[in-house]
Parts: sequence; C-alpha cells; structure tokens
Amino acid sequence: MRELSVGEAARRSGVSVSALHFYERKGLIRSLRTAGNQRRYAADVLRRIAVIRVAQRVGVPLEAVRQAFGTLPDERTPTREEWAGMSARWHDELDRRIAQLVNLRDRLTDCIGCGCLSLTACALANPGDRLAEEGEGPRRWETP
Amino acid sequence: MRELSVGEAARRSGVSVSALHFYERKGLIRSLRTAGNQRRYAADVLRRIAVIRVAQRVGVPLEAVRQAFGTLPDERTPTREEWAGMSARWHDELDRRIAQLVNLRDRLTDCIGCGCLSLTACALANPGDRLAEEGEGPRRWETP
DNA sequence: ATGCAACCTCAACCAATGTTGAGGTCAAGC
DNA sequence: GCTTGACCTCAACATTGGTTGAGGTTGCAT
Repeated sequence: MRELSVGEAARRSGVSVSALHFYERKGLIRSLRTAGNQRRYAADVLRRIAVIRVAQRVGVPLEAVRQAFGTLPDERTPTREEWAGMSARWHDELDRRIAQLVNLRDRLTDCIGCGCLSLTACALANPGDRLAEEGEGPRRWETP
Repeated sequence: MRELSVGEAARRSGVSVSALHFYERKGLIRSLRTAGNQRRYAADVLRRIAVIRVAQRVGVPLEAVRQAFGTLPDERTPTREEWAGMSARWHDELDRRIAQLVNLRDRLTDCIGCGCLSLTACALANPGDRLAEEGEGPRRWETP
C-alpha cells in the first residue's frame, strides 16, 4: 500500500481526520487526489505528523512548524538526509527548552529557600531581569 | 503603600491591566474595592501573578492554576509556609516536565541515528507506545 | 473646584487549534 | 448494481487567553 487515505493516516498517526484536513488547509501537509477527489498521502506524511506532535508537546506553534517544513522539498518526498537535518534542528530546540526549564526550576528552588517568590528581588517575578528571561522559547523559532 | 491599584500591579508584574481583569474574572486573583469601586490588591497578588507566569511558560492552563490556588486561603493572605508548599508542588511539576523533554530529546536522537522518524517502529510516532506517552504533562495536574 | 489620567463595566473582537454537522459523493463487497 | 462506510466541502461552533473600544466615573494635583 503505497499511498494512504485520510482514515489510514489518521489511524496510524493518532490524530483525527479533521485535524489532517486542518493541517492541509494550513499548509503543513499535502495530498494527492484520486479521480474521485479523495486524498491520498505519500508515506512521508506520517513523519510530518510526528514532527507536528513533537512540536506541540514543546509548545511550538503550527505556523513555526510550517516554516520549518519550508526547508523540505515540495514536490518530492524528502530524503533521509533532509529529515535528519530537520531532526537535528529539533534536537537543538529541545536542548534549549530543557535548559530553560532547568534554569526555571533552580530559580524556583532559590525562591522556596528565600521565601521570596514574586517579590521584587526575585528573578522569576521580575520580567526585566535578563537572566530570567533569556531564551523565551518558541520566539527563537519564529524569528531565527 | 500597602495596597496596589491595577495599574501598579500591572507595572510591577509585567502583565497588562486587561489580563488582570481577565484573571480576576477567572477566579485566579481577588481584589478589594475602594468606595469608588476601584480595585485594590493585597501584596500577595504579585506572587499569584508570578505563579501564573511560570505556569504559562511550562504550558499549564489557567484553570489548573486556579485549582492549585484553591489550596490557598481565600480571605487571608497566605503564609510563607502555604506559598512554600505550592512552590514545592511546582518544583515537582517542573521536574516531571524536564524529565519528559529529556526523554523526548533522547528518543529523537535515536531516530536521527536510525533514520526512522515517524515510521511505525518509532516511539515518537507511535502514540500507543506507553514509554513515549508516559507523563503527558499538564493532564497530571488537572487530575492529580 | 477642576482637569485629566487612571479607573470602571460590558460587549465585541482576535488568533490558534481544532470539532461538528449538513448535504452530498465514492468505492468496495455482496 | 446496490448498499454502506468512508470520503468530500463548507460553514458554524468551541475553547483558551486574552485585547480593544465605547461610554461613563474616580481621585489626585494644582
């Protein structure tokens, strides 16, 4: 079975049919059509959906994913190397998110220790504090 | 200055006045009113807002924060011990989120190694895989 | 006592991420 | 060749987390 119908893609990926329609409208995935106008997906759609799911777990908006997908070929199924490149970039993004959360956790520990949570001296509470704000996560992705 | 107006609270916390109104409507913060019906916040509102901001960074919905706040006294400003208890629970939540992301990152590394991202054998792509799904984040919070 | 910034409420709107339903078509097995 | 489940489009609705604006009031400084 070389091509997938929406229902098959939905079952295999774990997302709903309506979500697949939605992703297509948003330009995240692409389908060929049968003579009768039914969607047929190339196998790479499952990889794309997997990436979308990872993205959502780490809080990256779909629009940023769409842009990331922009680096992949449009008409051709991406090569393993092209996917590996994308995956490496995701790995870096996860590294940043993890570092951010660790930082946050450690600051929170400090705050418990000092009893200061949210007072003016506390980095967590003070949005002007560059150390607390470094990163800001998804924004890095949207404007790299 | 014992009590804060909305404008002051907004400036000190870094969130907008309209967001404060919104949090109040949602039951996350509480205000006293002057004779002329203007809001006056007790100092602990800044801690609450700080917690809200941390929550949003790690993807916890406001409703879950509201429930967490339910453990704090309603009429009285919480004691340091009560805040410390909440902070400790946040610390645990951050630990879980961090563990989850580390897990995800390492699985992604495997996928780069094997070139499998999103194929049926891949844990990231297979939602039925309990190892990949463990945690699921905020849900733990909503129904603890 | 007056002016003006800051405040009030309420309703409408926004964007992201989908879901639901109506009304109609396709395709595969009996 | 007919039935039945899967599919199509399009529009409306849902939820979260707010913002914006209209129309009116308060309170601090002069």
